Amino acid sequence: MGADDITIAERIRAQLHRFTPTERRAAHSLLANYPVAGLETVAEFARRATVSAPTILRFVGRLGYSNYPEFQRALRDELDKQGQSPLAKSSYGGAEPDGSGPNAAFCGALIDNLQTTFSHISEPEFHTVANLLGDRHRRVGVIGGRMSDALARLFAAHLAVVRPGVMHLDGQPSNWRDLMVDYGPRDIVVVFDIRRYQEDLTALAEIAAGRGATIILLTDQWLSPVSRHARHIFSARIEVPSRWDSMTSLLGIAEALLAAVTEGRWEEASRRIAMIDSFRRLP
Amino acid sequence: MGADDITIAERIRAQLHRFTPTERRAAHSLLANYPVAGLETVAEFARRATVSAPTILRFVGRLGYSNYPEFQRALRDELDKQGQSPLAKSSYGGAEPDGSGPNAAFCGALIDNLQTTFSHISEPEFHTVANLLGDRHRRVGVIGGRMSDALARLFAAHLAVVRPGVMHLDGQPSNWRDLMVDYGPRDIVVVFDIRRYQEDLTALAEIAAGRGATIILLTDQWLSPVSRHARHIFSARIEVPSRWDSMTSLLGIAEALLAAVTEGRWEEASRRIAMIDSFRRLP
DNA sequence: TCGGCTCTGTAATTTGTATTACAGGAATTG
DNA sequence: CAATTCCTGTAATACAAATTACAGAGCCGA
Repeated sequence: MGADDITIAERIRAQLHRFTPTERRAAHSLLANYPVAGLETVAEFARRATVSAPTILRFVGRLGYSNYPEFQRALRDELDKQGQSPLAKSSYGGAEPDGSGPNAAFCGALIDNLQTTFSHISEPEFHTVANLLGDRHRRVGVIGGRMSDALARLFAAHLAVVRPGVMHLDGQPSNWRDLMVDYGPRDIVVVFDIRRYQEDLTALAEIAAGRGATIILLTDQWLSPVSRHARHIFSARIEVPSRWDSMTSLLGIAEALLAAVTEGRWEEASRRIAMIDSFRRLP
Repeated sequence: MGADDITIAERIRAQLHRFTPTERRAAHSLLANYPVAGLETVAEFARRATVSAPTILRFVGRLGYSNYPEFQRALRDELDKQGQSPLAKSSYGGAEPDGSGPNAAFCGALIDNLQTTFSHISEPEFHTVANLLGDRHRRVGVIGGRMSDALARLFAAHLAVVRPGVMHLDGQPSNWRDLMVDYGPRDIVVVFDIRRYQEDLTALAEIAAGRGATIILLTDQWLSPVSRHARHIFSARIEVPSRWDSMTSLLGIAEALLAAVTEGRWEEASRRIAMIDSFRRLP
């Protein structure tokens, strides 16, 4: 909750010269074993620094905290914000979390997938797509396959909060096709399609592309046949030690896109969100 | 590293099944915000886990500590031993993919989340849940919140392929409640609920729990209020550099569960899949 | 060298915390 | 279905911690 992003340690280091000699001992002791010393009791902290308890209190007072618990709370907040759970996160070089159960392998695969997936993203294309999706004058239709349609729903639900004109295409395939009447050169169709590709979707994409709509495809590394008609393609790694394919990296891309779009038009988005919130309070 | 290489977190995870229900809530709360929760006062810890102070004390007692300060000291010792000053490290603890664009940061956050999330999973509990979900005699209802419902759908869709009796609860809240008539002690309700928790879901969980159903909750690190009624809880890290929360790690858990369930009953599952495939060819 | 000032620790006080006893209630077992 | 056991929270208690008042020690300038 710090107003500034500067850590307590850095603040101490910066003001070190303004402390009295014993207070400086306290400061050094704290910096030497950083968060821990400050999380002990005053007495223990004092003993560790070989100063008296009141000196510790004067030290934290000078740092701007009105009492010791407040200081400790600040330290804990920082510890919490910080990359989280330093205990859980071991060295981690490539992609193996600690432990070695079956879940560790699964997690490692997910991480590898994410890393590979993101490293293949073209930044310029990414931003082009983010801008397209942020353009409120373009209608956006979102659709997915049998399993990936859940991601399509999620994507559409978020995007619809940020901007108008977003629609998740569901129901019967004949239904989608009918909706394509409304789509033209200014409009966008986002398609999620991974392995065990569906002919439905390819057919839809063909129709939409024929009408001049821009198709954005999120697929796996082998590329759905929809790619034939897509203007922009994002491919994700989906292989994990499972009978099923993983959609986490695909979701990762979707979330990254949503983050970029939302950030890009936050002015308006925040107003929309506030309004939606106000609706909630009505019932 | 340390004298004993086993961390407190691991010990908790290993013994999770030996705790009473409320103690387990305390354990989950601690694991979800690992060292920090335990460094707060008993009262704060209790409030965070929504249990009473004595429950916290009984929890640490069962872990083998004779009093709370001793437990805290152990946590601090661990924190101290652990590669020193996690706060001093750059803001990125471990996992930066190459490159340094905004997407690299996003990807790094996703990876951190996944890693932390998986490291908090209790293997025994994981397998208990996998077995529960694999039991074809238990009905399974799956539901999610406004945004997380997409994951619920995805989960239900996969699970329904592997075994019978799976249902995604959608439509009006009144609709779900009506369905609860059919649920009893042998049945399971899987709830996805992350920040901006919905009262609907808590109400549903209460009803289901009242009827004796086993509730499995997939939530974020702050634990949805549904946790009050849940028998099994999985908490995921969801913070990313975005206006939205990330659901990738939650999806990761869901996929891991699906992998385990499917593997556990592959004999039958494969037959079902083959049959479903044969249906497709009919048109 | 002396007086004033700041710094520092000791000891008393106060505050807040952990702890424990107990009773109601849920779940379980025969 | 009843009796018992095990949980769980409330409230009172005991304890330990933070805080404050005060006095001596060291330091600087005069």
